[in-house]
Amino acid sequence: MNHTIYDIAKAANVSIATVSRVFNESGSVREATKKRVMKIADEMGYHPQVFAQALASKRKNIIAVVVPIMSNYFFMEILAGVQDKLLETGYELNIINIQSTQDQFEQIEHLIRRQRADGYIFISIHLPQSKWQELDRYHVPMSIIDDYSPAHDGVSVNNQKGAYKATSYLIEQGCRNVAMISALESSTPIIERVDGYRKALIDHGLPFRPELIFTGDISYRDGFTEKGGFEAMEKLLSFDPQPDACFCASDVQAIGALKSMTQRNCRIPIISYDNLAVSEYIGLSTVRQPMYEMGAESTRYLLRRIDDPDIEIEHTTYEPELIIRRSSEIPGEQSINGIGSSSV
Amino acid sequence: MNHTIYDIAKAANVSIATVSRVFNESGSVREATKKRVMKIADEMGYHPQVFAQALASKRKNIIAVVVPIMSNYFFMEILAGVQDKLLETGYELNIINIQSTQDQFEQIEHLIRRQRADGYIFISIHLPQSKWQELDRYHVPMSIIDDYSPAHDGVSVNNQKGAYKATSYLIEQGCRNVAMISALESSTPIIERVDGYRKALIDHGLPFRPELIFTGDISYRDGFTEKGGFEAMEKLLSFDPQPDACFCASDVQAIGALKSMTQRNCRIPIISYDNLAVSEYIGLSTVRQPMYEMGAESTRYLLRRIDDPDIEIEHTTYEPELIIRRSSEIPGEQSINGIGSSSV
DNA sequence: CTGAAAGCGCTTACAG
DNA sequence: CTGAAAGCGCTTACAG
Repeated sequence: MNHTIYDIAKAANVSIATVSRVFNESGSVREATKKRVMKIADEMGYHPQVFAQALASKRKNIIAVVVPIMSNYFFMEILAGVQDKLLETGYELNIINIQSTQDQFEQIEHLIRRQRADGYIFISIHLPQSKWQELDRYHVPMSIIDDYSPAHDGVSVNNQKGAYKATSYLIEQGCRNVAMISALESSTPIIERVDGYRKALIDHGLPFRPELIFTGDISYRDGFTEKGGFEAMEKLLSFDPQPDACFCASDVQAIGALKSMTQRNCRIPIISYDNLAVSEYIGLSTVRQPMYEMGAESTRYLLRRIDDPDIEIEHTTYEPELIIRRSSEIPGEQSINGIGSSSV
Repeated sequence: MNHTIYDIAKAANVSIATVSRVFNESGSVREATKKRVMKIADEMGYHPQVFAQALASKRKNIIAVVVPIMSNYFFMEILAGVQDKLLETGYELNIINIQSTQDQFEQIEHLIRRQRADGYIFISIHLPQSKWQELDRYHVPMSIIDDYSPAHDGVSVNNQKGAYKATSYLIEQGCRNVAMISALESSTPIIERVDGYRKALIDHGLPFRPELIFTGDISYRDGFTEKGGFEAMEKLLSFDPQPDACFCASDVQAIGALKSMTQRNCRIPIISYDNLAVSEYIGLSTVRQPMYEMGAESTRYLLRRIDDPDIEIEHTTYEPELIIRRSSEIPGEQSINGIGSSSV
């Protein structure tokens, strides 16, 4: 049904070695022979099978990007950076999704053992350093985005600092009772952002009060959802005394939080995290991470390591950037347009 | 460096056939032998290589989902449906991204020839029927989402109808001068949605006026962006006489459009398309497509076809659903909260 | 420039 | 229950 290299060889009256050579542009093949082989291959709809090629040549020409969940802007932006970088090379991109519910380490180990790719980029996979270390025994090129392992190339953003900047901005505007909207406590970004939030309070001589950290439903996507933010803001606004500002762990959550405020027809300054495309359009103050660059840079690291496994390890830590828009203004001086309240 | 089946066989004092059997749970192996092999394999960090397995067994255990671009909610939701369905099976999911700038047919053909997967799901790849037909010569199981080929299984939504419903709703509210915000004219969803828009006008005895179709920048993602919608709405609002309602080709565009209205402090009813998660929170009236179900159903079709290549072809066309929220209200009776205007 | 042959790491009838 | 051996479709020294 499907033709193999033998069929082409026979039809072109050459050996399979020659057919292989014309497809790999390796070794020299007489121009006439090359043309004949190509013509026949084309007619027969032939192309070498990846699997056979990979087995024989020990090269797969595949880079795998491993992500915990999809449907997240953060990954999408990073992926764009990875893709563009890979376009310059002969590598194909494979996106592999691992379940966040099961043991992630085991899933990764399994992946690597099956040897599906020449190199791996891990996005937002949070493993203890000892576990990353353990993967080293497979001697496979890898690059880590948004987590840290001293033994591997990687890029990340200083989460603590982003939270610190946002919280400080609110305090310096005069707010004295700054709350936080959080998500799953044990998730790495939350740990670091809570840390930055706390540090900002303390550095400004304000008390850190854990009861001012609010959370909504965290069963879905660790709480990084509109619903999670909505519910958290509901609690926050009912708290007595009512907080006078809010640092929110993500833009999606902030969208939910804004709805809660609009419904209650009240308004406190809020700054969130991520700078989604939509945030600019709804006037959300936020912390930006250079996602595209992170994708591109980590890919550069990976390609370099595939070329030379012994090159020195590199890390980049990017600076988060505070982007101030409408949502962080102190209400009062002018009419504030809430985010459109829904009739739902 | 990496162990093979031979290493395990030797260490366990069995033949490679036996090792293969314990990993495939095929054939019967004495419990004691099985345990011994597993223990050794585990110690040596061994797992069969996919490529070698695929070559020898002719099965890859991989389903490939082919998408034109990432970073799009539509794909993400569909993917969730595909994933959940695949979880019940032994298949792994591979996401393959093809460039929308180059010839998509060629890229797909190349993919299939390389035989990377047991089956393919194509999302929003718009090819003429003759081209889909042509792919048939490879006899590879495939399922098409959001496009139609009589020769293949697939699911899609009636785009024309969605646009028709939205436009009709606006007209029936009393609007007489309904404009449309569009994107790349030649893209399939736009063609169909413009069609539904036109049909609704005509069925209600209103003239179809092409000059009332507005477009912003279409260089990026065919214009399905906040920026595209913003620019289109700017033009729309400057048009004389000003349209009194708007059907918008997508939610992302509507977000940009809302910003334009807020900035100009004016308001016309608007209904868009997609029902993004964010839309509920900003009160956007929209047309919903059952994306998750589409992913799940098309996967079911594909798995069925892999099992039995000769089973009869199936298609499902889903009904779009109109979801009415705040944005489609006729302004006037009550204070309308605009979408938060940005200070940017 | 081209071919014969070994080998990549598995699976799978076929025997026993 | 287990092994010897052929074969999957390629690549790649090695010769010529």
